[in-house]
Amino acid sequence: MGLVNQSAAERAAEVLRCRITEGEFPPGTQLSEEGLTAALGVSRNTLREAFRLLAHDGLLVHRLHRGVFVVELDAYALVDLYRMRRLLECEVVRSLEGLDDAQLVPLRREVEAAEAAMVREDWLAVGTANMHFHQHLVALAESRRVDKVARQLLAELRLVFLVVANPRRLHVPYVERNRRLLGLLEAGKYRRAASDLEEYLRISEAQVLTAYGAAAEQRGRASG
Amino acid sequence: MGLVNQSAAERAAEVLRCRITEGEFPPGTQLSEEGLTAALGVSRNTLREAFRLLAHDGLLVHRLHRGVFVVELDAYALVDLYRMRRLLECEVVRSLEGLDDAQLVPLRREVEAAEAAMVREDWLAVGTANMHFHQHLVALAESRRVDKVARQLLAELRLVFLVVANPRRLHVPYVERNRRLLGLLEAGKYRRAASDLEEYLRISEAQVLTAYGAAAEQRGRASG
DNA sequence: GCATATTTGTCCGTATGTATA
DNA sequence: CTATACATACGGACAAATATG
Repeated sequence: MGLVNQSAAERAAEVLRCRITEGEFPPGTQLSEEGLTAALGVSRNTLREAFRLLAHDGLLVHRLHRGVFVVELDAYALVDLYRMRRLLECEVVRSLEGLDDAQLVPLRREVEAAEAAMVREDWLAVGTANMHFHQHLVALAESRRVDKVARQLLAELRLVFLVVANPRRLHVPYVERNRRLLGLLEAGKYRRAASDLEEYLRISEAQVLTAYGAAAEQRGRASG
Repeated sequence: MGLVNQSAAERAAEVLRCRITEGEFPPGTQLSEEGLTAALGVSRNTLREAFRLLAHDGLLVHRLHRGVFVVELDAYALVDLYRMRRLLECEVVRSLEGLDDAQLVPLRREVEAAEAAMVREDWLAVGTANMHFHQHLVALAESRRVDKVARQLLAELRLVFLVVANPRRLHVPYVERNRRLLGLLEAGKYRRAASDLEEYLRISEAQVLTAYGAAAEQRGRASG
């Protein structure tokens, strides 16, 4: 069975992760064991291990004797997520020094990808490129731990983005801000970049909160 | 079996976590499935789920088809751990404002516990109180995510402390620094506290690195 | 409130693949 | 290279809890 350098549980988790982040299982969905064993071609025990992995990543929540569900962040969790984002990203940028220009290449690539996606009005791709921009941003700290935490934060945030309406308003304004941020990094103005980023993230938080609250009301009216 | 509000896997993971952090299974030890199923009274599947939980917490590492081992941090991982600690703790302290005095009570308690342990020359207890001090310190940010990351960092750090010789030198100097830090927080001098803490953590990192390197050489000579 | 059906939680037996002696 | 030990994975079974009528 195990022909690759990953266990069956890890491979199953990876498949599920993709399906979840692509919106196939929207937040709140229950993932049944029996249904997915057939779909993924693994046993129940293996699937349960995959569930554990994703639950620890924050994408799933375990409710004892109820099963696993795609996580549904409430307002508090969203505020907390952005608090961590600000702490992590701003501090990474602030403590940068003597950055090599080659290190900024991935950031430039994502800004250009976002701008291209904007032209063809692919708002979801704009959001994806923006999130990749931030992933590469924290990668400048060259810390595996920082990378890992940031990846988890952005993965959860992506779930939030899936359920809000009007992705255009949610993603487009930040393309310009990312380009400006990139300019400040190129100029070596790290402190200025950090304070800019902080303002950036506060604005984003406020916008996501209102958009998410509206979406939650929509869902509330629909289901009850 | 499940008489409490936790699954068997979570309970098994909790027992293992305690045993590992108490030094019963020193870093590098392999945890055999067959041996532990009997000891914990759970099946292999349940134990494997517990392994996944602890592996994701960073206490165990999974090597495919080899089994699980208590994590053994190398020098790079230690540097990375301290990088994350500085980022998290310093930024939490720096962004404090208008702290209520009641919020400092847990910090005061841990400083006093450390001083009491120092008097009775219980160096391990000194280290434990110091670590609790830092856990309460980041708790001032009132963020579940920050708390969780800090808890993982300190749990891994504890494993490092277990294998270094001379715990007195490793823990005693920081009791005084923690008290000074507490004084700065009481006085509302958060920026000063943050920069003090940064220096603090850099000194600690250097000391742990040398002590740990020496211990690694010891182990190297013993086993090879 | 009660009985039933469904789903999760847990355990066991077994087969297969991999690493190490 | 062979053999052994062990991790990995599967499928079936029963217990326990929840949800539904």
